[in-house]
Amino acid sequence: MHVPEESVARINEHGKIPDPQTSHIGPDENIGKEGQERRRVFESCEVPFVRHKEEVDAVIQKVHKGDFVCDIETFSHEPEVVSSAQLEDLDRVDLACVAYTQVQVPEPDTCCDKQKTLVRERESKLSKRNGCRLLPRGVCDFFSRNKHGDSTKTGKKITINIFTTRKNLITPHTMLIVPSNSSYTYQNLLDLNNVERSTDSPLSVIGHIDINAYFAQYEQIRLGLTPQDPVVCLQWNSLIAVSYAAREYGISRMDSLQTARLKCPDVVVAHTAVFKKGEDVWKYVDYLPEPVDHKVSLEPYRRESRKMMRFFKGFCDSVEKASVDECFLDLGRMVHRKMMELFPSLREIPENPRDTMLPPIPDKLPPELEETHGVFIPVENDAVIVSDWDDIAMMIGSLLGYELRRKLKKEMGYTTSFGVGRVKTVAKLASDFKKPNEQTTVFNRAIDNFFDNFSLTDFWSMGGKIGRQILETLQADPGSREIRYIRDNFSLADLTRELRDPQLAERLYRMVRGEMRQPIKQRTDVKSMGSHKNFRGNSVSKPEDILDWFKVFIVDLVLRLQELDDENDAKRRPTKLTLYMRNRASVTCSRQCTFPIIRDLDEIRRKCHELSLKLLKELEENWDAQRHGPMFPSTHGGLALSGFQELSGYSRIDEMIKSGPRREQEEPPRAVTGDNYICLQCGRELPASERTEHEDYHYAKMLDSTLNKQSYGERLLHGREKRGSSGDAGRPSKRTNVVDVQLVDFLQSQALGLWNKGKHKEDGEDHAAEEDKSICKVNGVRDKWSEEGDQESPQPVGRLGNTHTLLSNSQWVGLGNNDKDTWSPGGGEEEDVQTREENHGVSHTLVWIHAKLALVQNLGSDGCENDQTHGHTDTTANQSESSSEPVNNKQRADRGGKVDNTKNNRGLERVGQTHRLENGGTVVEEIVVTRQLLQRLQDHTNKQSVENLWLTSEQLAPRRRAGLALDLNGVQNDGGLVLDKFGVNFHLVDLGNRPLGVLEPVFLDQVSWRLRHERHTKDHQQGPCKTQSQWNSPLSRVVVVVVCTVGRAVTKEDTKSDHKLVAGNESTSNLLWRGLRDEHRTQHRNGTDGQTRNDSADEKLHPRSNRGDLDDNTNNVNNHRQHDTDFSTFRVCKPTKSQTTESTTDVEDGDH
DNA sequence: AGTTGCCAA
DNA sequence: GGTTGGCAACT
Ligand SMILES: Nc1ccn([C@H]2C[C@H](O)[C@@H](COP(=O)(O)OP(=O)(O)OP(=O)(O)O)O2)c(=O)n1
Repeated sequence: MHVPEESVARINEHGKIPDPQTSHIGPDENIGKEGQERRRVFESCEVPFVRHKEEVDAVIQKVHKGDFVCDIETFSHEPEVVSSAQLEDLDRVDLACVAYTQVQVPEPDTCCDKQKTLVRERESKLSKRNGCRLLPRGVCDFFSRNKHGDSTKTGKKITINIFTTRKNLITPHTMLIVPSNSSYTYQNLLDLNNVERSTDSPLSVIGHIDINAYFAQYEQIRLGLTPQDPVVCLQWNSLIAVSYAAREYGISRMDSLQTARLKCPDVVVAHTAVFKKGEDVWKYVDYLPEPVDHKVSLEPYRRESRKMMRFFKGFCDSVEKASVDECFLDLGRMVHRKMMELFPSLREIPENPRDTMLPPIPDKLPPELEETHGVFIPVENDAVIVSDWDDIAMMIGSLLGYELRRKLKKEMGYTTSFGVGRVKTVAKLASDFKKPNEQTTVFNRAIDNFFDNFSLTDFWSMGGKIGRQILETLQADPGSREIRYIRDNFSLADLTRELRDPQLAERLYRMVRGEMRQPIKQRTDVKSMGSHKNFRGNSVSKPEDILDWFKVFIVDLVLRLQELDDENDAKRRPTKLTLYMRNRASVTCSRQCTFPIIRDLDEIRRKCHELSLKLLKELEENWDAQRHGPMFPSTHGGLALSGFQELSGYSRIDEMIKSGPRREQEEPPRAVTGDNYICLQCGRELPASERTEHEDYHYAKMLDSTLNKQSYGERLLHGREKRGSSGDAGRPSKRTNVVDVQLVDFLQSQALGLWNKGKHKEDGEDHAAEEDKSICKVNGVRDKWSEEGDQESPQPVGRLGNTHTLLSNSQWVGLGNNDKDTWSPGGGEEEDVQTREENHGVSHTLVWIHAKLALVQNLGSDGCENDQTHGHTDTTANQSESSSEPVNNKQRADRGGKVDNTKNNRGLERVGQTHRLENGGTVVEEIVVTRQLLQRLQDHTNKQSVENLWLTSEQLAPRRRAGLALDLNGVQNDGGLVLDKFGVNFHLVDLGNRPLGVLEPVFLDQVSWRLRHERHTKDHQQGPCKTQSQWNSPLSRVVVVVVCTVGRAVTKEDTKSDHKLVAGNESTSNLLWRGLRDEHRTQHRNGTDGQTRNDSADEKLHPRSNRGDLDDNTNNVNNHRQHDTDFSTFRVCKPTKSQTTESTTDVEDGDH
């Protein structure tokens, strides 16, 4: 590369803004050894470092013409030209935007640092005083950033920094109350309380919430890092999400990994989870996966997103999922309720509400409204004026937004941005206005003003061709407050005439006035589900090559269906499959087909397989190679499921037939003949009385087939054995008949032992007290808000009854063999079931559940090679038989693993497959036959005066993989709630068996978990534990233990009579789970010690260990379920900034 | 109903 | 850049 001496852009080794005094890069002969080395690095990283001034100018022009609204005339892009006076000017000049380039000047001694400092000062001043929209600054290897701040590759690359400031964003110090005659009627207010009409009311309040840097933040939480760690989410070689800490270094979306590392060597890089070709699970891997044999899985983010949606739905009655990290909330009802509460006089509704105007607002706002949160857009003269009820409504919306964000932060750890406005478009722009961890409220009278900060193309749906066309047609000058221009100069008729599209014209007309009212679509389930992949080079050069990818796609899709099944009572089934293909010429073709509703997911998998081949064949046959070029080599392939229909049981079968696919394609209908019914699954005709049980049989079979696959450990082990012969790598091997009794016993003993507080002296009342405080705090806030707070969001509820007794019996009974493929009423459990029936006189149905439990075991961080052992349980063996035969270390070793005793000097047996991570930790995963655990638990429960232990699968709210529903009729807590659900927690303990935290499959709060762990380690003079890797210190080895809690599901009684229990919406269920955990903690604290322990098993694993208590940990939440016990990350480098401990970040942080 | 293109995160 | 998802317009 030719390097002219002048015009050199500089980057130092750390990718930060260069120091011209010390780094100069010129032609090879001039730059010396160091320079040459630096150049080598730069070149290998594709970061250009030499630019001519002309090129810089060209860039400026492009930036100018592009998405950025820049007034480059104001000052030169030459940094040294910018004087402080000019910068001062910016304020006065009212620039819509400022762009400047961080381009090096010829003279090596030019001080761009000075300029940098000036700008930084200015920037921070502006951002403090104004609602400044800052784009990430830093070195960027592409031309420019688009409006989202993403790096956009448009041709040549250049080092460029851009920031924008926007005018009219002054946050006022005062809010003026200027009551005037109201423009709104009582009816307008009443409409707010009607979910059908609220969005059309002039008093409407819409919220939009956006998770900051979502994927990156997810990874940050998953990895136990803090918001200060520069975490990025990597997909192949490019970043798809960048945390705000990483943005500080100028890292942006679409940067390459190399660029990111240049900009910040300490960047924490988490690659997305991946499927390895041939395997049937996604996981996070500890290497950099390659596209050639991996497929990305974004399911962790979707799953978390669904969980958040449930959270939002628990908060607000009308929620629209807008994307994986965004949703709209119609706050109408909540606002209405709050208004009634704060302004009781409004409760008196006049006779004719449509014609009666509301009274003027009071002179003085109630105290609750006096404290505001975040930015309020001023109406004029930098003042926020509250003059009518719509402003009050908006203020309440803002308060609600703050409340929601605070709760979400507490429950799930996420920081968010929130926008409040009267319509969706305004709310969306508002939430994007200040980020991260901020919120913006736009009063109706401030909308016009607010829009001045945006371009037309900032509106949703206007970001593409259409937006540009409109601007062109209307001859609006981009960057010249074109929204105002359109609003002021075009009537609806004008727009209709100019745009020649009445629909578009009306949309635009309303949009620029903030009057585009759209309903909140209350759907939160997906309508389609796709699995796609781009193929590089010739990796898919003939039809056969894609077949392996089809397998991956289908596994992906079916797993996702399974997830949805687990999470929802309503089972949705796809009826359409679409195949997408793209060739070298970028021609995409698709082909779709319809298939019948199939209940069994394994059956769906087979069907998709068959159909995908059919579709491929058809696509090939119909491919017009003349027009589109050859179909192969292919550059892209994908499969998508759509046409979802609900499997909602018998009552709706007729509906299903009516609205479903064509009759001849359907599964045989489930006909009810007299007292019999015909099973849809197997076609058998059975007595109606056996229907539910029979359903469960199929349900269990389905679970078995989908859940009880090879474990991660198994795959690793098999992979090791067969290294080199990848023949059937993808197929789960037949389960081996090894029951890991020791593990089960161990888990059991832990479950029992750990509950027992008081055995452990070091952790104790202090933590418990703190825990209590935090709970109180939550309750306090909720109460402050409203009496129905409990229903609105998942919060701890009243105390539960005798749940602790569930854990106090070690006489667990093994289960018989349920893996029969034949059906008989009662199945293998006939005797048990009958016994229970006799005992309690309540009919019940057995649920067969197999589940995966993950065991994580960290065995040191000294970097020594960790040996691998492996074990798994057999789900088919007679449990009582095999459970008497512990699998010892030797046997484990004989099965292909070794036991590293040197690492076990604390007596911790190494169980399962270990897997060495870069940071020295190890991960073990085991399959445990949950059923075995559950059976014992249940058996015991039965003895504890629980009338009916069994819950039908219909009643099982199957949100979790590891779980069994318990129908605990008659067990009531103080609040009269029935407990009937069972779950599994993963408890982390150190080698001394002291509790470190809880990893529960669902509802885990990583933040509090981490904090607690920090506290723990601090107690032990280890200093704060900030990152996952620190879990791996020899002093805080971690074991996952299983304990049991009981939660809520709808019982038969609930469904029949109007039970006290609120019928199972998600939030309630969530809430009860929380409550239950609290209960455990309480009972635990009270020193319950009725447990019998399996001491021998315990001793094997933890000789001399202290039994810790879980006191500290029971309120923790974590939801990353599937393979999340694999904490591995592609960690490029430890963050050096991470000395700071995580502060208890609150949403307040960004508000001032 | 199937297919494509656009828009978005 | 890649991997998703919704939807409207067209066939
Ligand atoms: N082209 C894109 C844009 C986004 N995303 C994913 C990654 C993001 O984390 C998530 C949310 O997108 P946002 O546009 O909301 O961006 P972020 O959440 O990353 O950042 P911000 O804080 O600006 O919202 O969607 C993606 O995969 N590809």
